[in-house]
Amino acid sequence: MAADDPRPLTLRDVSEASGVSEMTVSRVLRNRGDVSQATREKVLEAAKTLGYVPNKIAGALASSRVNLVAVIIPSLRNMVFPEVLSGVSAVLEETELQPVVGVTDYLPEKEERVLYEMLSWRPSGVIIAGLEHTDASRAMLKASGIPVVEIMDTDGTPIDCAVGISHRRAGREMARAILKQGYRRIGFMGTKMPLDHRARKRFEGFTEALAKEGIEVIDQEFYSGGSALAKGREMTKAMLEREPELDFLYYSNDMIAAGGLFELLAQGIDIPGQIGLAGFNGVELLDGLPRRLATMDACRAEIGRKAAEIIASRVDNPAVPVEKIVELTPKIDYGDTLKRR
Amino acid sequence: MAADDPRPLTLRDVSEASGVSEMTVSRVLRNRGDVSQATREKVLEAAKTLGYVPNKIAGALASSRVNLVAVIIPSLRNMVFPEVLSGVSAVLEETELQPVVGVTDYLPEKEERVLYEMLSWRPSGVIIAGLEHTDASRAMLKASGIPVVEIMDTDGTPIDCAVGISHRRAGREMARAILKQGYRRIGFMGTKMPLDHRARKRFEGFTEALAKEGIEVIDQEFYSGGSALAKGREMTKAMLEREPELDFLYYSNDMIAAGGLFELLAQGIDIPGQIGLAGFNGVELLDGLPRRLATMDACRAEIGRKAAEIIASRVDNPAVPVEKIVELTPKIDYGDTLKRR
DNA sequence: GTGAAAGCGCTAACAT
DNA sequence: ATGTTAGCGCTTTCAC
Repeated sequence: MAADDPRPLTLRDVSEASGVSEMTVSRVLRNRGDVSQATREKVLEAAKTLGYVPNKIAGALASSRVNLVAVIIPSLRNMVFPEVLSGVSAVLEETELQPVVGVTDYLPEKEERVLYEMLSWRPSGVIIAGLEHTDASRAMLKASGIPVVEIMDTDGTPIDCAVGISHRRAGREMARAILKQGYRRIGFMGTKMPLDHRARKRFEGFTEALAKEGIEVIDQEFYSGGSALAKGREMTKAMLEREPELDFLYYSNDMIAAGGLFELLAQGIDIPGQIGLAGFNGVELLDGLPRRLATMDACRAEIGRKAAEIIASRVDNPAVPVEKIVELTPKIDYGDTLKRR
Repeated sequence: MAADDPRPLTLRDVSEASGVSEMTVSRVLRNRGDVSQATREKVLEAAKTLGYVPNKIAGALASSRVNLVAVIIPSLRNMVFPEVLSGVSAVLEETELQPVVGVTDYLPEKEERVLYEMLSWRPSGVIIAGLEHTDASRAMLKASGIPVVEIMDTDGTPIDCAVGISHRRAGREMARAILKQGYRRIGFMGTKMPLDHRARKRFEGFTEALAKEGIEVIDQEFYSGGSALAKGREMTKAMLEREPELDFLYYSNDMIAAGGLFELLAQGIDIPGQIGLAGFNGVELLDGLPRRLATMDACRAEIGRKAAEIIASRVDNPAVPVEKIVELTPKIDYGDTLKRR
């Protein structure tokens, strides 16, 4: 413990120290209403020397305004989400609003708990990853009466509105690009699906577009846990042993794709001549790899920014009309591992 | 917006719907005091069908208890911090406490602002990265009267208590290990220092231990911004052009070290025979690299866990005595890039 | 086992 | 430009 006095300072303390009414002290501290320069200075002086920190709990209760935006994401260990957060923060920093992060570990029940906790603080808005939620979660969000933006995914029906990309379409487009380069014997590696709806949708779009050309994925493998880089490498090795004839490897994220890249390089395989590869996300982290991985930008920061803008505008004016779904369009980055010369 | 009714539900609504007094409803919802099974069920039923979510703002004001722990870190984009957070969350999940994250971007003034915001919510404790803070921040923390754990670093004087490693010592030990392997012409690459005290201390410890053996770093370079992997690669290339005689490269983090590794591999340099390298952190991310990088574990999750335990125990009982400084001891992981055969 | 009254620290609304 | 009053939605305390 650091202090002797167990009682935190209140407005009253500042009021007494400055000889100004509580109300006026409150006005000064919030920059609201007209206060004379002289009083303002007295108050600020007193607050500063006392070390007064306002009690937002009381303020929020009295004003029934809480300048918090709940941001609910599956994980912080996947760089995608911190990048979305950056976008959110960048926009909210221009406003009174503050993001508060909750992590669900991809578990629907945990999402429900986290959401309940967050809503009990009566935030001004919610930004939540994905369109899949428990019934209870959807009910809470609907009942909350605050703006809700579901992010990252647009393949589904939003509760309120959504900003993201279509992962099904992303999968389809990657499939088309791969076929166009003449690859035909394709393997897929990704995260275990039930947990990750967006990865699942990409895979579905991918296989669907292949099927349209009469092609099926030759081999597939799903992992969970562990270092993505190492897993990507292991899975690739195993898959090549099972299916030496593969000519393309599609990965559900860039990290495992990078692992695969290392394995192919170690085996001295010609990339992208003999085997091509592609990942997903466009994480800048990978800029310095020996080869530039083919990937697809998931528009992470942009999604965060747009979502925050929607919340901010609706907090200012709940009546503003908003598009139900804002679909951003990711582009394929061919890098050095997809385009055959 | 999702709902029609702009007024969120209150205890009174549940009270009326269930025909039980507000007080008893409150007791049921908090599992406090004796309530008959029959009443309890009535209340739970009513709360559920209404979709009542308690208002923690009001609850916190009335009880002057807030089960929030402020966790203040420089960034979420450096994997180190999400890993610390995992440790914190893991421990706090066993308690009533909840972590709330604030990000400072390594800026002391932003730290001050974030801290002020967080303290205004009257959290039960603070976990904050580093021992360097503005005077105002230190004053706020002292005046808060709540437990404060400064983490990641033990080279300095904590406000209340600290859990971390000595980065000076880490730097010294790496220097000794490098010298012991016979390396003598050493280069250093790292982040721009003023922003990152822990990297600075490692560098200081490093040069100090070299100096003791009459050795100086031959070349050094500092970067900021951009992809760490790419930067590591660029800096390494540039440094080798300036100083072809280098026989060891020490990096302030694993990400730039990995970039350096790629550059050395691309140049066909014998590692660790001709040139050795080492990074810092032990990020599991790097498990799948072509060579296992020498590094030093920063005990991230353990630091998070320990810090959370201290907060939790002090919230339960403010009187429990605590060590001022808990210093964990990182070990060198030699990998394949430091130990000459 | 249940209820009534008071008040947490602030701000909205209305004085002056 | 400043002060007064009431009350935000809960929990504490005390009564029954």
